[in-house]
Amino acid sequence: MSPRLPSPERQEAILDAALALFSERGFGETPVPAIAEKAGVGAGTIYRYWESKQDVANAVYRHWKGKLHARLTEALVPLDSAREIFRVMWHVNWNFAEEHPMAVKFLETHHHESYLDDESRAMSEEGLGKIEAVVRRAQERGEMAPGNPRILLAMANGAFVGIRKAGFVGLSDREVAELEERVWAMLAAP
Amino acid sequence: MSPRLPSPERQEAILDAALALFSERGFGETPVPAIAEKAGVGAGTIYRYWESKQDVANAVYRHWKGKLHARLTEALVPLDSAREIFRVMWHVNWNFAEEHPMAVKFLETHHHESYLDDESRAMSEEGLGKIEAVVRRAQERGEMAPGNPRILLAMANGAFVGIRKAGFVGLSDREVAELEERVWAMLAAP
Amino acid sequence: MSPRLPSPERQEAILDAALALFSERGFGETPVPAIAEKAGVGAGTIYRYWESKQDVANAVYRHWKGKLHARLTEALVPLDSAREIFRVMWHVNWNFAEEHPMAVKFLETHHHESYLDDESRAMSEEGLGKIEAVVRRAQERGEMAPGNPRILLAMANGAFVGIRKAGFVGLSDREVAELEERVWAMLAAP
Amino acid sequence: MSPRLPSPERQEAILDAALALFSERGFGETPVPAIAEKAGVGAGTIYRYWESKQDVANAVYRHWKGKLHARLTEALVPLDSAREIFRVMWHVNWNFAEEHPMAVKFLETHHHESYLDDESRAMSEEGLGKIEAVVRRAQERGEMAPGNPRILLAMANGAFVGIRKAGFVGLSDREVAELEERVWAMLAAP
DNA sequence: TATGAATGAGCGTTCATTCAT
DNA sequence: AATGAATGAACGCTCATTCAT
Repeated sequence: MSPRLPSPERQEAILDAALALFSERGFGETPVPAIAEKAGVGAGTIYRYWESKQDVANAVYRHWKGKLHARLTEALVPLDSAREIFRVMWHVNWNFAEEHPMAVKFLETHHHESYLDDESRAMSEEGLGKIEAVVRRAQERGEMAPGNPRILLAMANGAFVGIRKAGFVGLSDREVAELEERVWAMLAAP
Repeated sequence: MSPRLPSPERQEAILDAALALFSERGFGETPVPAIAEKAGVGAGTIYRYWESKQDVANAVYRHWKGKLHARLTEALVPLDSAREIFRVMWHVNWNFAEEHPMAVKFLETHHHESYLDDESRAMSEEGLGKIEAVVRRAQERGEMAPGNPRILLAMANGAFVGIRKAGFVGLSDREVAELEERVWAMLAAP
Repeated sequence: MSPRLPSPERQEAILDAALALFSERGFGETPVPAIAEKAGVGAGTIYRYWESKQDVANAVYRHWKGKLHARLTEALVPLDSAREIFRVMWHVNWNFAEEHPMAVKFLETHHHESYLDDESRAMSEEGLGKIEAVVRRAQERGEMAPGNPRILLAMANGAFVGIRKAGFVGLSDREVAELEERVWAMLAAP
Repeated sequence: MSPRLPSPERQEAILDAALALFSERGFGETPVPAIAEKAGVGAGTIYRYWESKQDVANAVYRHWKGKLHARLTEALVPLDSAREIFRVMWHVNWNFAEEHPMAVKFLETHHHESYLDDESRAMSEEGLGKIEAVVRRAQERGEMAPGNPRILLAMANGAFVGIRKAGFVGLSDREVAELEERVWAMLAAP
């Protein structure tokens, strides 16, 4: 076989394999032994790190949700106008999706699945809560369209996801910037 | 038990049951016997109409994709300005989603699943092709923003889906109209 | 394969196979597929009748415990002196064990196992309770040795089980009667 | 963790842990890693002393069978009347069972299990052989009831085991002596 | 034609045993 | 010599599909 990987790399190999298979085939369509094989470990090894297949899916979810959150949080430290904030978020999201297309696909398509546990959902909610506050302030300053901030967020995120799901990846900076402008037109105060 | 249903109603009962279960739990998480029970038929009966569970899923997909297409096609017969066309499409989609929330959820979340066959995908493509042509004309007339029409469609549809997935259903006519206006702002020529 | 057995015979075939394997190898050492194979059914079939391997073991236990109880109850209808009662019980037990050696082995060796549920244990207790009352009355009449009736029963049953476990089966009527007399000597008032 | 035990104590710790788990849960229900954990050693260590789980069970069996035999042999050095011999044996057995309840439970319930090897069975047989000779002599002298000595032994041992299995432990000396007398009544020449 | 009990391949998971450390 | 993480065969169980009725 391959030389034994040290434990943290083993864990990561399993999460990577799980991400690839879950995002491509779906949770219910992915056998645990397939994850093990792709990760280059024995099937039993997975159960040394997580208690169940569900737990693996939650670990994948939290791993990538956490990475994305960290990126966004870093980028937003010096917050400026809503326009600037949105531009930054859009590009962070876009670049993250380009770097980790499977992760983003997984995060989006498994968002509401029944095998995600409360902690995973709380993580998602936490991020949304922070951004909601930003939107609310922008609305108060007349920078963004009025209405339920959550709906605005859902629309913007939906537009982003829609583009990616339709297969438009690897666009030029120019094109990405134009799309960002289009989406901002949806969010901006009329 | 119940009086035997004639064949077409039997089929429909099966598709309804499958829709309910697939959209709520997912394809891989739905046993065929569960569909049969919900439909009030024997498990074997399903295999008289379709060859496999996959085929059932494809039948559900095509059934509802067809219904939605028909509605949109009807509504669009007398075509007018792009603004009007979008308004009509938005409301047809919204109303359809309110009437058949499970169907819309299923169409969206199962759009790219591996168990959908080429015919189902072609159906989706066919509808998109028609609308693409409309967008292209609108762009030529300067009514809509320039750029790849498919991306515009993906963004608009993504925004719609995003709103629904986030749980914003049962909104007032007023609210729905406002959302439509926001989305149009994303599509309109600047 | 073999022609399909009707359902009640299938169930019985499974219970028979389970009895044979559990009594010979033990519960933990018997794979479910082995039961299925011996019974001439598919492994999945077992789960149409019982929810788990544990349930099968309990069904086996109750099946045979019930049969033995029925036999004893029948035989004891016209109860007489304690001496007579014991003689009858001894022979019923002995004959039952000769007819169903695996069943008796199973009942004895699995008596206190952790996979038996409360209902099975209650069944065992119920039988003991009835006999205890008989012993108590015999003690009051001075026919049996004094002391905790449960201990007397445990000793008598233990002696019976000891003989069988040591492999002394197929004895002549004469021998069986002599053993009965020996055991009665242990129980009788001195 | 703890200071490394020298090899013989290590072995004993493993046998103790195995005894506790086998007697409580059964052989098939006891994982080797559970034995290792209870013994405070690594799972692999067990395989330095024994080749398999089966071998561990046999070692446990022989360890305790040997201890019991030794005790009985010591006590019986100056042999006397059969009555006296039985009294001594009964009390040695009883005291041994009170001191090592798990060991006695294990010896009894695992007596005929399929994972015991020939050597273990021979050990059991050897002890029985010696006692059989004693019984035979007692029968010749008219002290004990006639008949197959092995059956008499099986009955006496069975009665003993029956009492213990039924949960009657921790009895007073008086009670134990009375039970001994009852059992002797079964064995004595009429 | 419709049924649903039966099937057995394949699932998620466990655990006796191995072996790199 | 001892460890305990890793292994993968084998477990209990599920379920897509078949087929006797």
